[in-house]
Amino acid sequence: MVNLRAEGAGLPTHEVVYRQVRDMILFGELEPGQPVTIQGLVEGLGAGMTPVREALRRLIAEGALVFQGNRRITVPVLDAAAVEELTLARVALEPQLARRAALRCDDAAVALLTATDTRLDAAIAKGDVRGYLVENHQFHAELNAVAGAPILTDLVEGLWLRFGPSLRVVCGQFGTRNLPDQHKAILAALARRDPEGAAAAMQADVAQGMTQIAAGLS
Amino acid sequence: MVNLRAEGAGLPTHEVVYRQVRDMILFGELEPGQPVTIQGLVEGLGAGMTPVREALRRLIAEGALVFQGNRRITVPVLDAAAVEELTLARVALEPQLARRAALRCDDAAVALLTATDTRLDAAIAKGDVRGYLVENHQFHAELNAVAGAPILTDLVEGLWLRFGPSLRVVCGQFGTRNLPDQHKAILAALARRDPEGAAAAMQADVAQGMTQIAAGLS
DNA sequence: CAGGAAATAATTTGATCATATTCTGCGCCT
DNA sequence: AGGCGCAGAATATGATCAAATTATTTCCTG
Repeated sequence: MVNLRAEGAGLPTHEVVYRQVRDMILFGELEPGQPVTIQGLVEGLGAGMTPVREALRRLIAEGALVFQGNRRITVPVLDAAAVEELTLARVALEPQLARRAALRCDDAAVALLTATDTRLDAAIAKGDVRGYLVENHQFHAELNAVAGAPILTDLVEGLWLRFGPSLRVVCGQFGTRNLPDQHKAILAALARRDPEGAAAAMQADVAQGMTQIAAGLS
Repeated sequence: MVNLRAEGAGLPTHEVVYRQVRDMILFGELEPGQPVTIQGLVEGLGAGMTPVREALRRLIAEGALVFQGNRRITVPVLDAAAVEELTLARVALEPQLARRAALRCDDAAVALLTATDTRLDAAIAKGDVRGYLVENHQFHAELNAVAGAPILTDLVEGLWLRFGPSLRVVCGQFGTRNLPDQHKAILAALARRDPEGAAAAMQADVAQGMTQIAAGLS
């Protein structure tokens, strides 16, 4: 197995494992309902038990994985009620972050976000689902960083972890056509430092994305 | 050292440790800025390293503790910006839960909440700070349970963990006088199944509480 | 000679691992 | 069909290793 330290210079193993599993949840091959075993990760990643255990405990706390009472851990399966809750929370929080980002952003930030959005468009054009997921997440992560609100950003990141696998399933079903992209409107609002415009555009983006997920759960 | 299993029949050790430390954060003697060591808890609770590690990793993920870059874990110290973020998040989420609770509640739920609020009043009258903290948290936890929205409840619980220690400091400074208590208004709205009234009362309760915390941070 | 700063030694703490133990689920036998 | 082992996975422990902080010592400077 590949050396874990290769990509995490100086980071503790449990942190590296956390990021690997997190990426598997957001962009990788972990599907809703799929069981996740500790030993499987120990063997698959070549790490010890303790770091894997800590990473999983953290992901469970964030809602990215669920602890099934008996000693079984799985990727969460969203039902309609869960999607509704997630929509409510995202609509409540993410426009606020967009608002703050508009207040605090500078030209460099707009340029960075524009570049990310360009890569996102390229991924869509190529039909590259994983690329879309990565760049879409990157776009929102960068925007949240501009907002400079660490607690709200943490909360929103947790929400993304919860619907990540389901979003991926939806993209697998529908391809990269018809994907939500209010990013142009968000970028325009940021460029003219318009907080309310950015908030409105973000709300539209969130609503569109969550509608897709709701439509996708059989 | 006392037997950990005494109060946690059948629960895994890491779960028991998690609850103990969580209660120490919400109601106990852990102050903002105070360092929390793994070995200290291992010796203090009589548990092994792995369960303690897992419990701490979980609390860090929830924001109840912060990882200080180097390998140090402390109770978070809130600044004005953090209080502002927490206020925003609470105002966005908790009234929603109150609204749902009003829609779903029955007479038994109202009776349960009324009983808790009565104990809360008794604690205030006695000047019992810890009792106030416990019953106040209990009141909101019961209300959230009635709302039947597990994801939103999780998010809000995490927020409470973040401001718990600071709230306790404020109570220590000002005593139990002048404490926020819109609970009567909330209960009245629940009793008449009035979602908007419950949401408004909850918003007032949250705003009042967070204002106290903001005033208390030196 | 005194004070302070830098370097070093010692102790404390965190991270990881190998291993033992316990519990769950499943197949088998009665 | 129901109870009984058996396999496998999760939980928990203690030991070991590495890093960091703290205390101490030493050397240089005023």
